[in-house]
Amino acid sequence: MVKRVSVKDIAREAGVSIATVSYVINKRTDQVIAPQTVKRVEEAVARLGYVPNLGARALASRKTKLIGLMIPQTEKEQRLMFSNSFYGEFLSGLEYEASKKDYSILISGSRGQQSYSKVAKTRSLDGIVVVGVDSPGDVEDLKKADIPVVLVDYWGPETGVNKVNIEDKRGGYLAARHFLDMGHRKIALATGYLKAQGVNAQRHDGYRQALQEAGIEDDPGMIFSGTVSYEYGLELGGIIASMEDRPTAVFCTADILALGLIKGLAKASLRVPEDVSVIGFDDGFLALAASPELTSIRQDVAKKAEVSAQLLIDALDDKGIAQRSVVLQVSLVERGTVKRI
Amino acid sequence: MVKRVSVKDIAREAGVSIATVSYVINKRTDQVIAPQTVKRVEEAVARLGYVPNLGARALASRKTKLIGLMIPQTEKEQRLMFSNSFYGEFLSGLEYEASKKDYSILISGSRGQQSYSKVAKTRSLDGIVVVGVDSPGDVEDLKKADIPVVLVDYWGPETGVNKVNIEDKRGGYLAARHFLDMGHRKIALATGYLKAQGVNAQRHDGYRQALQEAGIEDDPGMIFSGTVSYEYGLELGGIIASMEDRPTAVFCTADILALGLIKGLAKASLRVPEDVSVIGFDDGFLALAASPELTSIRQDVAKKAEVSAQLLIDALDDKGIAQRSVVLQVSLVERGTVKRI
DNA sequence: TGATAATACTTATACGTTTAAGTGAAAAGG
DNA sequence: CCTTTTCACTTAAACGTATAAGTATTATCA
Repeated sequence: MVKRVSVKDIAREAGVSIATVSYVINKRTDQVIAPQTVKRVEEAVARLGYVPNLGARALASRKTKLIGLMIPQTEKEQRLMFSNSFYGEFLSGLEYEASKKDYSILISGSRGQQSYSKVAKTRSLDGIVVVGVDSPGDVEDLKKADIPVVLVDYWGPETGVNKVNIEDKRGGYLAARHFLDMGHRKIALATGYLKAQGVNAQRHDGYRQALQEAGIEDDPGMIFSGTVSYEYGLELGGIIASMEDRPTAVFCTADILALGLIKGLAKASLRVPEDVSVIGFDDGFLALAASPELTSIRQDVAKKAEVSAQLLIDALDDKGIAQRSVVLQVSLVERGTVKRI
Repeated sequence: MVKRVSVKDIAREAGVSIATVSYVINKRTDQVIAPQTVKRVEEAVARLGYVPNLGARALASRKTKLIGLMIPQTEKEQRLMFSNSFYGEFLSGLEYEASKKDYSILISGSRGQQSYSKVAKTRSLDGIVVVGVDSPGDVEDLKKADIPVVLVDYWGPETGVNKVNIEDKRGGYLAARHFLDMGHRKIALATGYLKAQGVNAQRHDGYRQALQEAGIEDDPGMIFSGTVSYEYGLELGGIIASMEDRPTAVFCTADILALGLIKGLAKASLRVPEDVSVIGFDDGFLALAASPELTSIRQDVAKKAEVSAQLLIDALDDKGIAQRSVVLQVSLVERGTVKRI
């Protein structure tokens, strides 16, 4: 291991004290340092190739410039988490925005017992963003530990916490409404698990509201809930194809589900949109990759990530800031998977 | 901010010195501590809710239990990096494997001037994995800085560095060979940029070798090189469709390129595989999502990530270990996008 | 029984940084 | 000319942990 060069070395090289070095490095405006001293220090830094040790800085200043990204998943889903391109896109946007302000992202799969607040403490994270909170208890835990946090895709009632959401309910409403406008009456819902405070429950609510407004009664036989995966969509395609009283339209709460569904239907010789109409959710590149191209509810994942980073960093910079809640818009993008009947 | 509880607090609570606390917490077998003392300390830890501060531990022990994942991208591609599900899957696998040994993953987009070794030093990373090295200079930089590293998807000649690759060349060979076996003679290549030490150059080599063995001479007009993206594939579809002497088969060095290509061809009313045969690379879920399902060269991304983590962690645990180079197998998975002619 | 070894700790220093408080010299003010 | 400011630093403590070296007590052995 090559010897690290520290402030001490710079101090010796420049002939000043380590405090002066620290002041120069941090460009502290409240300290006055002679220009030639600044120059001497800067030259020493360049000559020795000094880079500050953020770990040590964190110890002294209690700021690590580290943001944790927590994505609660079951052990089984764990390995797949970032395969879902939504998470990848979110992470990418988060890293991009955070790095502008010199923050780095630490990934944590929240394995087993590791509570968010525990990870945050051990790693001395400045703040964390949690996408898709598991249980409200976790939120309490976080608030109690007094860790700056932004909750993404969580619809719990808690106040005093930053939240970033999209109009999930409206998305569900728009999808169902579109089907209705196109003459459909038997409209199924394919979704991930309907956790009480989760996005799927909201989308489900919107869907149901539209149906109710159209005088259609609830039909539990039209609700299919499982994992948000291509495989589950595929499975559902088979199931729906073999129903005696088959829906003419299916609203999928994720594009990836829709892709699987379309494939599953195709395997059972049902064509989209001729036999079954489909609407997805997310409108990522998957929607374009599908054939025919997928009609979908668009959300701006990059924006979601950007806003999440900003809310968190604002909270870190200025501790007194009010906790905010941002809800981003969604819209229906019409493509080729819905047929008028 | 709630006051942190430190070893000092535990020491006071348990009535021992901080050294003893440290020994108990780290379960050091070379130190002998009375069972009842261990118990007292452990109870104090539980009572006060102590969690170790890894940052401070890092300062003292010079081990952060942090692994950096660096993915060199241009500024423009930056925001998209994890949208490519390959990276997401890799990250996911890496985190999964690393977390088993209590390592966390820090994401770094390697923005601009930040050299790998600089990031590694500032964040005191124990080691880093770089996927798709930019320039050989970076490798030198890393070796000079003496930072444990594993290079993924890099075919440079350097020794003394851990490397993880797949049989890229063989993949290219298999694809072209399959086309040839199916009677094709005009076989195009759609690929990312052909960086000298990159995977695409290897795949290109394999492709060329197969053609040469079949007595087909090099035709630069059959090589299309751009970004690895759906959009570029789409664009290529249009270009290829309008060629006067159109290829009957296209080998795409990524599934996502193939999806775009298929869509682009479809827009020009060319069908796959009737008019043009296509083979992809990766064989992720995209290959299944395509219709018809994509014939593709399969690589095991999760395995790649797992092996990368293991090589790195082995190197960290046991500094004397020889640097290894692992090459994982690929195989051709036949589906529906290649037609015999 | 005295020397040696094993046990069960504690003391003290180090890791690399930040920062409040202190210091001496020069400049400004009366 | 003496006092007060301002300037340009330096000293020293602190952050939370690990660990080499030291110390007292008890057990072992010849």
